[in-house]
Amino acid sequence: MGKRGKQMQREILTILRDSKSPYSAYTLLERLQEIYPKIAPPTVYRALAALGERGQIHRLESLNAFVACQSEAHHQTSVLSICEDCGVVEENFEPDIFSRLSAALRKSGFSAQRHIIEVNGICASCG
Amino acid sequence: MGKRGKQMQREILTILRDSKSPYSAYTLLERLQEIYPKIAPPTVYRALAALGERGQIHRLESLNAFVACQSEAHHQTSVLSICEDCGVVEENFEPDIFSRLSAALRKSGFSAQRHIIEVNGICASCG
DNA sequence: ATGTGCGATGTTATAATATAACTAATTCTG
DNA sequence: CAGAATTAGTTATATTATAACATCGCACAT
Repeated sequence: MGKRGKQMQREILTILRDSKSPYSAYTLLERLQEIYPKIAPPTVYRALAALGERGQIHRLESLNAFVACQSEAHHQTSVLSICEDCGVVEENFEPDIFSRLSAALRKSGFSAQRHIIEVNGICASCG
Repeated sequence: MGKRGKQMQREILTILRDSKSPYSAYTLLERLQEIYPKIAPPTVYRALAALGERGQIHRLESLNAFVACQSEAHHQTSVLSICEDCGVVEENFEPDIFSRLSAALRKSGFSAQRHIIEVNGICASCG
């Protein structure tokens, strides 16, 4: 990873951390273009891929969007709750659920590698 | 819903039921165009939306693709396991997991409405 | 039976998301 | 420094999804 790539990743992480709501890749692109007017989609997607591999961001599969990982410490898989009203995404650590899920699937011979858990609903402030 | 819409939905269900692996909307479109050469994306997306509302198909958010619901009693949310090797998707009924998940989130004041659980891994036959 | 109103379908165009393929720059190593 | 290897830039295009409007067809009141 070169200088430029790391810089992009830092910028993206800063943008995402300043927001509790997810950003799409193209909205990030627009934000980044305020500073680096000429960057193109692959730049953003490469940075997002690198951040994702290191667990510093989470991709919301149901929204095609990204949030910063809220747990500086763990970078572990988490349950993402999405408020349908205000759009806020929270990270919930429920290791018990993941292990139960793996165990349940193992009974049918399935070996779990990556868990995606996203829950839509209404958050505490909106409810 | 008119005749044509129902017909499309039946065709799509037939295609999906004949396959254990997911189909993208555009792959379905190609298949349908073998019979109805002129149909356009909105036709497919409308049929998929109707089938989804009735719980007859599931959308795999992490793949942007669709599978037929495998259970007779529709509208049960399920855990979808996705084999990364052969692509087979299985539906697993784990009501306990969903209720635990809702309960866990309720503790932080979040009221769960829709659960998305997709698990990538290796299936029994491939493992 | 006829017009008319409304929901379903058809059609065109385009938006939004993502990646392939290639070129240029950089940096690593001997 | 030369050459190899990795990273970043660029262009183009693939893939997924929906907006917007036209048209059809049927239920229903007249």
